[in-house]
Amino acid sequence: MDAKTLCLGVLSRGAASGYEIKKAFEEGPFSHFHQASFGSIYPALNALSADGLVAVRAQAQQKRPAKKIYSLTPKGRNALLAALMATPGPDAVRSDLLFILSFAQHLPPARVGQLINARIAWYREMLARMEGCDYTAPNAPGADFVRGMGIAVYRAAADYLERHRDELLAQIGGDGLEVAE
Amino acid sequence: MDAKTLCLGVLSRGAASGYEIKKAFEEGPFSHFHQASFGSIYPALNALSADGLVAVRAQAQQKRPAKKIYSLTPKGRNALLAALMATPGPDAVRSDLLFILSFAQHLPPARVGQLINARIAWYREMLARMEGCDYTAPNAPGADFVRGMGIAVYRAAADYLERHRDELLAQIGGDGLEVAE
DNA sequence: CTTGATATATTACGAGCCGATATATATAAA
DNA sequence: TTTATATATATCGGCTCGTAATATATCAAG
Repeated sequence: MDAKTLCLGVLSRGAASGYEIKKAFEEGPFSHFHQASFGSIYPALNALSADGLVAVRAQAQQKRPAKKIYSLTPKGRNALLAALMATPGPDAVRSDLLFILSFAQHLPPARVGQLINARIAWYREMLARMEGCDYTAPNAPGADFVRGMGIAVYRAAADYLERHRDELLAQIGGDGLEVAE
Repeated sequence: MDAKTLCLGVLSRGAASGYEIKKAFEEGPFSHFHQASFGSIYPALNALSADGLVAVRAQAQQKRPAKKIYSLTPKGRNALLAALMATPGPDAVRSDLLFILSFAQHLPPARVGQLINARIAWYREMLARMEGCDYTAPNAPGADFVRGMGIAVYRAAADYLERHRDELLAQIGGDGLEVAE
Protein backbone atom coordinates (compact mmCIF):
# COMPACT_ATOMS: atom_id res chain seq x y z
CA MET A 1 0.00 0.00 0.00
CA ASP A 2 1.78 3.13 -1.16
CA ALA A 3 1.79 6.54 0.48
CA LYS A 4 -0.78 7.93 -1.96
CA THR A 5 -3.38 5.31 -1.06
CA LEU A 6 -2.67 5.74 2.64
CA CYS A 7 -3.28 9.48 2.34
CA LEU A 8 -6.55 8.86 0.49
CA GLY A 9 -7.57 6.56 3.32
CA VAL A 10 -6.94 9.17 5.97
CA LEU A 11 -8.66 11.89 3.94
CA SER A 12 -11.74 9.69 3.49
CA ARG A 13 -12.38 10.26 7.18
CA GLY A 14 -12.35 14.04 6.71
CA ALA A 15 -10.29 16.90 5.27
CA ALA A 16 -6.85 17.39 6.81
CA SER A 17 -3.48 19.05 6.34
CA GLY A 18 -0.26 17.14 5.74
CA TYR A 19 0.70 17.68 9.34
CA GLU A 20 -2.62 16.26 10.55
CA ILE A 21 -2.22 13.24 8.28
CA LYS A 22 1.15 12.56 9.87
CA LYS A 23 -0.47 12.74 13.31
CA ALA A 24 -3.15 10.31 12.15
CA PHE A 25 -0.40 7.77 11.45
CA GLU A 26 1.13 8.35 14.86
CA GLU A 27 -1.98 8.31 17.01
CA GLY A 28 -5.00 7.49 14.86
CA PRO A 29 -6.72 4.24 14.00
CA PHE A 30 -4.05 3.24 11.45
CA SER A 31 -1.13 3.81 13.78
CA HIS A 32 -0.57 0.20 14.80
CA PHE A 33 -0.36 -1.26 11.29
CA HIS A 34 0.92 1.49 9.02
CA GLN A 35 3.42 4.33 9.15
CA ALA A 36 4.15 7.32 6.95
CA SER A 37 6.69 10.09 7.27
CA PHE A 38 6.70 13.68 5.99
CA GLY A 39 9.09 12.61 3.28
CA SER A 40 6.43 10.35 1.81
CA ILE A 41 3.24 12.25 2.73
CA TYR A 42 3.98 15.62 1.13
CA PRO A 43 5.18 14.25 -2.23
CA ALA A 44 2.15 11.93 -2.23
CA LEU A 45 -0.22 14.86 -1.62
CA ASN A 46 1.39 16.84 -4.44
CA ALA A 47 0.99 13.92 -6.81
CA LEU A 48 -2.62 13.34 -5.73
CA SER A 49 -3.34 17.02 -6.24
CA ALA A 50 -1.79 17.00 -9.71
CA ASP A 51 -3.96 14.01 -10.63
CA GLY A 52 -7.13 15.63 -9.31
CA LEU A 53 -7.70 13.03 -6.61
CA VAL A 54 -7.59 15.61 -3.82
CA ALA A 55 -8.55 19.28 -3.66
CA VAL A 56 -6.40 21.83 -1.85
CA ARG A 57 -7.66 24.83 0.06
CA ALA A 58 -5.02 27.17 1.47
CA GLN A 59 -6.01 28.53 4.85
CA ALA A 60 -4.00 31.52 6.00
CA GLN A 61 -3.04 31.62 9.65
CA GLN A 62 -1.75 34.34 11.90
CA LYS A 63 2.05 34.27 12.00
CA ARG A 64 2.27 30.68 10.82
CA PRO A 65 2.83 29.04 7.46
CA ALA A 66 -0.44 28.83 5.56
CA LYS A 67 -2.12 25.52 6.26
CA LYS A 68 -3.04 23.53 3.17
CA ILE A 69 -6.25 21.62 3.78
CA TYR A 70 -6.59 18.59 1.52
CA SER A 71 -9.92 16.94 0.84
CA LEU A 72 -11.00 13.96 -1.22
CA THR A 73 -12.58 14.57 -4.64
CA PRO A 74 -15.11 12.10 -6.11
CA LYS A 75 -12.31 10.90 -8.38
CA GLY A 76 -10.13 10.38 -5.34
CA ARG A 77 -12.84 8.40 -3.56
CA ASN A 78 -13.11 6.10 -6.57
CA ALA A 79 -9.35 5.63 -6.63
CA LEU A 80 -9.41 4.65 -2.96
CA LEU A 81 -12.19 2.12 -3.51
CA ALA A 82 -10.28 0.65 -6.47
CA ALA A 83 -7.14 0.31 -4.34
CA LEU A 84 -9.16 -1.41 -1.60
CA MET A 85 -10.25 -4.05 -4.11
CA ALA A 86 -6.65 -5.09 -4.84
CA THR A 87 -5.45 -8.31 -3.24
CA PRO A 88 -3.39 -7.49 -0.16
CA GLY A 89 0.09 -8.95 0.16
CA PRO A 90 1.31 -10.62 3.34
CA ASP A 91 1.83 -8.55 6.46
CA ALA A 92 5.35 -7.41 7.28
CA VAL A 93 6.68 -7.10 10.81
CA ARG A 94 9.97 -5.47 11.72
CA SER A 95 11.09 -6.01 15.27
CA ASP A 96 14.58 -5.12 16.34
CA LEU A 97 13.68 -6.32 19.83
CA LEU A 98 12.94 -9.88 18.67
CA PHE A 99 16.12 -9.89 16.59
CA ILE A 100 18.12 -8.91 19.67
CA LEU A 101 16.31 -11.41 21.90
CA SER A 102 17.13 -14.17 19.40
CA PHE A 103 20.67 -13.84 20.70
CA ALA A 104 19.69 -13.56 24.37
CA GLN A 105 22.27 -16.15 25.44
CA HIS A 106 25.03 -13.78 24.29
CA LEU A 107 23.71 -10.80 26.26
CA PRO A 108 23.82 -9.82 29.94
CA PRO A 109 20.72 -11.32 31.61
CA ALA A 110 20.01 -8.03 33.38
CA ARG A 111 19.77 -6.28 30.05
CA VAL A 112 17.48 -8.93 28.59
CA GLY A 113 15.20 -8.50 31.59
CA GLN A 114 15.16 -4.74 31.17
CA LEU A 115 14.34 -4.95 27.47
CA ILE A 116 11.44 -7.33 28.11
CA ASN A 117 10.09 -5.30 31.03
CA ALA A 118 10.21 -2.11 28.99
CA ARG A 119 8.34 -3.73 26.13
CA ILE A 120 5.67 -5.15 28.44
CA ALA A 121 5.14 -1.64 29.84
CA TRP A 122 4.89 -0.23 26.32
CA TYR A 123 2.29 -2.81 25.31
CA ARG A 124 0.24 -2.18 28.47
CA GLU A 125 0.31 1.56 27.81
CA MET A 126 -0.81 1.11 24.20
CA LEU A 127 -3.57 -1.27 25.33
CA ALA A 128 -4.87 1.23 27.89
CA ARG A 129 -4.96 3.92 25.21
CA MET A 130 -6.64 1.71 22.63
CA GLU A 131 -9.21 0.30 25.05
CA GLY A 132 -9.90 3.62 26.71
CA CYS A 133 -10.68 6.13 24.02
CA ASP A 134 -12.80 5.10 21.11
CA TYR A 135 -11.43 7.01 18.15
CA THR A 136 -13.40 5.13 15.54
CA ALA A 137 -16.15 6.96 13.71
CA PRO A 138 -19.77 5.87 14.11
CA ASN A 139 -20.98 3.36 11.54
CA ALA A 140 -17.44 2.14 10.96
CA PRO A 141 -17.61 -1.57 11.83
CA GLY A 142 -14.42 -2.15 9.80
CA ALA A 143 -12.42 0.21 11.98
CA ASP A 144 -13.86 -1.37 15.14
CA PHE A 145 -12.94 -4.82 13.87
CA VAL A 146 -9.36 -3.77 13.14
CA ARG A 147 -9.05 -2.00 16.48
CA GLY A 148 -10.19 -5.17 18.25
CA MET A 149 -7.61 -7.17 16.32
CA GLY A 150 -4.85 -4.78 17.38
CA ILE A 151 -5.90 -5.09 21.02
CA ALA A 152 -6.04 -8.90 20.82
CA VAL A 153 -2.57 -9.14 19.29
CA TYR A 154 -0.95 -6.64 21.65
CA ARG A 155 -2.48 -8.41 24.65
CA ALA A 156 -1.17 -11.77 23.44
CA ALA A 157 2.31 -10.28 22.98
CA ALA A 158 2.37 -8.67 26.44
CA ASP A 159 1.04 -11.84 28.09
CA TYR A 160 3.64 -14.00 26.38
CA LEU A 161 6.48 -11.74 27.48
CA GLU A 162 5.21 -11.73 31.06
CA ARG A 163 4.68 -15.49 31.25
CA HIS A 164 8.01 -16.51 29.70
CA ARG A 165 10.40 -13.80 30.87
CA ASP A 166 11.60 -15.61 33.98
CA GLU A 167 11.98 -18.88 32.11
CA LEU A 168 14.27 -17.22 29.56
CA LEU A 169 16.28 -15.46 32.25
CA ALA A 170 16.78 -18.74 34.10
CA GLN A 171 18.01 -20.40 30.91
CA ILE A 172 20.59 -17.74 30.17
CA GLY A 173 21.86 -17.61 33.72
CA GLY A 174 19.94 -14.74 35.23
CA ASP A 175 18.23 -15.39 38.54
CA GLY A 176 15.28 -13.15 37.74
CA LEU A 177 16.02 -10.85 40.66
CA GLU A 178 18.62 -8.50 39.30
CA VAL A 179 16.26 -7.26 36.60
CA ALA A 180 14.13 -5.37 39.08
CA GLU A 181 14.52 -1.68 38.36
CA MET B 1 18.38 -2.80 12.27
CA ASP B 2 20.14 -2.35 8.98
CA ALA B 3 20.87 -5.00 6.37
CA LYS B 4 24.50 -5.36 7.48
CA THR B 5 23.58 -6.28 11.05
CA LEU B 6 20.88 -8.63 9.80
CA CYS B 7 23.45 -10.45 7.64
CA LEU B 8 25.85 -10.70 10.57
CA GLY B 9 23.05 -12.24 12.61
CA VAL B 10 22.34 -14.90 10.01
CA LEU B 11 26.04 -15.64 9.53
CA SER B 12 26.52 -16.08 13.29
CA ARG B 13 24.52 -19.29 12.91
CA GLY B 14 26.92 -20.59 10.28
CA ALA B 15 28.59 -19.70 6.97
CA ALA B 16 26.24 -19.05 4.06
CA SER B 17 25.99 -17.58 0.58
CA GLY B 18 23.94 -14.51 -0.26
CA TYR B 19 21.26 -16.72 -1.72
CA GLU B 20 21.09 -18.80 1.46
CA ILE B 21 20.87 -15.65 3.57
CA LYS B 22 17.87 -14.58 1.51
CA LYS B 23 16.26 -17.96 2.14
CA ALA B 24 16.92 -17.59 5.87
CA PHE B 25 14.80 -14.44 5.82
CA GLU B 26 12.03 -16.22 3.95
CA GLU B 27 11.90 -19.48 5.89
CA GLY B 28 14.30 -19.32 8.82
CA PRO B 29 13.87 -18.24 12.45
CA PHE B 30 13.93 -14.52 11.57
CA SER B 31 11.31 -14.78 8.85
CA HIS B 32 8.34 -13.60 10.90
CA PHE B 33 9.89 -10.38 12.18
CA HIS B 34 12.45 -9.26 9.59
CA GLN B 35 12.81 -9.21 5.82
CA ALA B 36 15.68 -8.57 3.46
CA SER B 37 15.87 -8.53 -0.32
CA PHE B 38 18.75 -9.22 -2.71
CA GLY B 39 19.02 -5.49 -3.31
CA SER B 40 20.02 -5.00 0.31
CA ILE B 41 21.81 -8.29 1.06
CA TYR B 42 24.45 -8.24 -1.68
CA PRO B 43 25.57 -4.62 -1.15
CA ALA B 44 25.62 -5.30 2.61
CA LEU B 45 27.86 -8.35 2.14
CA ASN B 46 30.24 -6.34 -0.06
CA ALA B 47 30.45 -3.61 2.56
CA LEU B 48 30.97 -6.13 5.37
CA SER B 49 33.69 -7.81 3.34
CA ALA B 50 35.43 -4.50 2.66
CA ASP B 51 35.39 -3.76 6.40
CA GLY B 52 36.76 -7.17 7.31
CA LEU B 53 33.66 -8.22 9.24
CA VAL B 54 33.08 -11.26 7.05
CA ALA B 55 35.44 -13.54 5.08
CA VAL B 56 34.59 -14.73 1.57
CA ARG B 57 35.46 -18.09 0.10
CA ALA B 58 34.55 -18.63 -3.56
CA GLN B 59 33.31 -22.14 -4.21
CA ALA B 60 33.24 -23.16 -7.86
CA GLN B 61 30.30 -25.25 -8.98
CA GLN B 62 29.65 -27.34 -12.04
CA LYS B 63 27.84 -25.28 -14.65
CA ARG B 64 26.56 -22.78 -12.12
CA PRO B 65 27.76 -19.36 -11.01
CA ALA B 66 30.45 -19.68 -8.40
CA LYS B 67 28.95 -19.62 -4.93
CA LYS B 68 30.49 -17.13 -2.53
CA ILE B 69 30.43 -18.50 0.99
CA TYR B 70 30.53 -15.78 3.62
CA SER B 71 31.57 -16.42 7.21
CA LEU B 72 31.85 -14.26 10.30
CA THR B 73 35.29 -13.01 11.37
CA PRO B 74 36.09 -12.30 15.06
CA LYS B 75 35.79 -8.60 14.19
CA GLY B 76 32.38 -9.28 12.68
CA ARG B 77 31.23 -11.17 15.76
CA ASN B 78 32.20 -8.20 17.92
CA ALA B 79 30.32 -5.85 15.62
CA LEU B 80 27.21 -8.01 15.93
CA LEU B 81 27.43 -8.05 19.74
CA ALA B 82 27.85 -4.27 19.76
CA ALA B 83 24.77 -3.86 17.56
CA LEU B 84 22.78 -6.14 19.88
CA MET B 85 23.58 -3.82 22.79
CA ALA B 86 21.90 -0.83 21.08
CA THR B 87 18.47 0.13 22.35
CA PRO B 88 15.83 -1.25 19.97
CA GLY B 89 13.24 1.10 18.52
CA PRO B 90 9.54 0.28 18.50
CA ASP B 91 8.26 -2.54 16.32
CA ALA B 92 6.74 -1.66 12.96
CA VAL B 93 3.85 -3.53 11.41
CA ARG B 94 2.66 -3.07 7.83
CA SER B 95 -0.62 -4.70 7.04
CA ASP B 96 -2.44 -3.91 3.83
CA LEU B 97 -5.15 -6.34 4.92
CA LEU B 98 -5.98 -4.37 8.07
CA PHE B 99 -5.96 -1.14 6.08
CA ILE B 100 -8.46 -2.63 3.64
CA LEU B 101 -10.60 -4.10 6.43
CA SER B 102 -10.75 -0.66 8.08
CA PHE B 103 -13.06 0.24 5.21
CA ALA B 104 -15.03 -3.01 5.29
CA GLN B 105 -18.37 -1.20 5.17
CA HIS B 106 -17.48 0.11 1.70
CA LEU B 107 -16.61 -3.34 0.31
CA PRO B 108 -18.71 -6.30 -0.86
CA PRO B 109 -19.33 -8.53 2.18
CA ALA B 110 -18.40 -11.64 0.17
CA ARG B 111 -14.99 -10.19 -0.54
CA VAL B 112 -14.44 -9.26 3.11
CA GLY B 113 -15.28 -12.82 4.07
CA GLN B 114 -12.87 -14.21 1.49
CA LEU B 115 -10.03 -11.96 2.64
CA ILE B 116 -10.50 -12.98 6.28
CA ASN B 117 -10.80 -16.68 5.47
CA ALA B 118 -7.66 -16.57 3.36
CA ARG B 119 -5.72 -14.89 6.15
CA ILE B 120 -6.93 -17.38 8.76
CA ALA B 121 -5.74 -20.19 6.50
CA TRP B 122 -2.37 -18.48 6.07
CA TYR B 123 -1.95 -18.08 9.84
CA ARG B 124 -2.90 -21.72 10.48
CA GLU B 125 -0.38 -22.85 7.87
CA MET B 126 2.38 -20.75 9.38
CA LEU B 127 1.50 -22.04 12.85
CA ALA B 128 1.67 -25.65 11.70
CA ARG B 129 5.09 -25.01 10.18
CA MET B 130 6.41 -23.17 13.21
CA GLU B 131 5.08 -25.68 15.71
CA GLY B 132 6.07 -28.70 13.68
CA CYS B 133 9.69 -28.32 12.72
CA ASP B 134 12.10 -27.02 15.30
CA TYR B 135 14.61 -25.01 13.31
CA THR B 136 16.30 -23.44 16.30
CA ALA B 137 19.80 -24.52 17.16
CA PRO B 138 20.50 -26.35 20.44
CA ASN B 139 21.48 -24.11 23.34
CA ALA B 140 19.65 -21.19 21.77
CA PRO B 141 17.04 -20.24 24.40
CA GLY B 142 16.75 -16.80 22.82
CA ALA B 143 15.62 -18.25 19.50
CA ASP B 144 13.18 -20.56 21.28
CA PHE B 145 11.72 -17.63 23.20
CA VAL B 146 11.24 -15.60 20.04
CA ARG B 147 9.73 -18.55 18.21
CA GLY B 148 7.23 -19.02 21.03
CA MET B 149 6.33 -15.36 20.85
CA GLY B 150 5.69 -15.61 17.12
CA ILE B 151 3.42 -18.61 17.67
CA ALA B 152 1.51 -16.88 20.47
CA VAL B 153 0.90 -13.75 18.38
CA TYR B 154 -0.08 -15.62 15.21
CA ARG B 155 -2.48 -17.79 17.19
CA ALA B 156 -4.10 -14.73 18.77
CA ALA B 157 -4.49 -13.14 15.35
CA ALA B 158 -6.04 -16.24 13.78
CA ASP B 159 -8.36 -16.76 16.75
CA TYR B 160 -9.54 -13.14 16.63
CA LEU B 161 -10.30 -13.34 12.92
CA GLU B 162 -12.25 -16.57 13.42
CA ARG B 163 -14.23 -15.34 16.40
CA HIS B 164 -15.20 -11.95 14.97
CA ARG B 165 -15.57 -12.64 11.26
CA ASP B 166 -19.30 -13.38 11.33
CA GLU B 167 -19.98 -10.40 13.57
CA LEU B 168 -18.30 -8.08 11.08
CA LEU B 169 -20.11 -9.63 8.13
CA ALA B 170 -23.43 -9.20 9.88
CA GLN B 171 -22.66 -5.53 10.56
CA ILE B 172 -21.83 -4.76 6.94
CA GLY B 173 -24.82 -6.62 5.55
CA GLY B 174 -23.42 -10.01 4.71
CA ASP B 175 -25.37 -12.99 6.00
CA GLY B 176 -22.28 -15.06 6.63
CA LEU B 177 -23.34 -17.73 4.17
CA GLU B 178 -22.23 -16.40 0.82
CA VAL B 179 -18.61 -16.31 1.90
CA ALA B 180 -18.31 -20.06 1.85
CA GLU B 181 -15.96 -20.96 -0.97
C1' DC C 1 12.73 36.59 32.48
C1' DT C 2 15.04 33.72 29.76
C1' DT C 3 15.85 29.33 28.24
C1' DG C 4 14.24 25.12 26.53
C1' DA C 5 10.71 22.02 25.16
C1' DT C 6 6.64 21.15 22.61
C1' DA C 7 3.43 22.06 19.01
C1' DT C 8 2.05 23.77 14.41
C1' DA C 9 3.32 23.59 9.34
C1' DT C 10 5.93 22.70 5.02
C1' DT C 11 9.93 21.48 2.16
C1' DA C 12 14.29 19.35 0.79
C1' DC C 13 17.85 15.93 0.79
C1' DG C 14 20.76 11.95 1.48
C1' DA C 15 20.82 7.25 2.74
C1' DG C 16 18.86 3.04 2.47
C1' DC C 17 15.75 -0.63 1.07
C1' DC C 18 12.40 -3.16 -2.10
C1' DG C 19 10.91 -5.17 -6.25
C1' DA C 20 11.99 -6.21 -10.73
C1' DT C 21 15.03 -7.47 -14.13
C1' DA C 22 19.15 -9.50 -16.35
C1' DT C 23 22.17 -13.41 -16.70
C1' DA C 24 23.08 -18.55 -16.65
C1' DT C 25 21.92 -23.31 -16.03
C1' DA C 26 19.83 -27.79 -14.15
C1' DT C 27 15.98 -30.51 -13.08
C1' DA C 28 11.39 -31.90 -12.83
C1' DA C 29 6.76 -31.63 -14.17
C1' DA C 30 3.12 -30.88 -17.54
C1' DT D 1 8.73 -29.50 -25.67
C1' DT D 2 7.65 -26.15 -22.94
C1' DT D 3 7.05 -24.37 -18.52
C1' DA D 4 8.02 -23.84 -13.92
C1' DT D 5 11.11 -24.08 -10.14
C1' DA D 6 15.47 -23.89 -8.00
C1' DT D 7 20.23 -22.29 -7.68
C1' DA D 8 23.26 -18.08 -7.78
C1' DT D 9 24.77 -13.11 -8.21
C1' DA D 10 24.41 -8.25 -9.60
C1' DT D 11 22.26 -3.92 -10.71
C1' DC D 12 18.94 -0.26 -11.27
C1' DG D 13 14.94 2.81 -10.63
C1' DG D 14 11.70 4.21 -7.55
C1' DC D 15 9.98 4.74 -3.16
C1' DT D 16 10.41 5.63 1.72
C1' DC D 17 12.59 7.06 6.00
C1' DG D 18 14.88 10.00 9.07
C1' DT D 19 16.80 14.31 9.66
C1' DA D 20 17.43 18.96 9.18
C1' DA D 21 16.10 23.63 7.74
C1' DT D 22 12.73 27.30 8.22
C1' DA D 23 9.39 30.02 11.00
C1' DT D 24 6.64 31.04 15.03
C1' DA D 25 3.67 30.47 19.29
C1' DT D 26 2.92 28.75 23.77
C1' DC D 27 3.97 26.80 28.09
C1' DA D 28 6.84 25.12 31.74
C1' DA D 29 11.06 25.12 34.24
C1' DG D 30 14.90 27.27 36.15
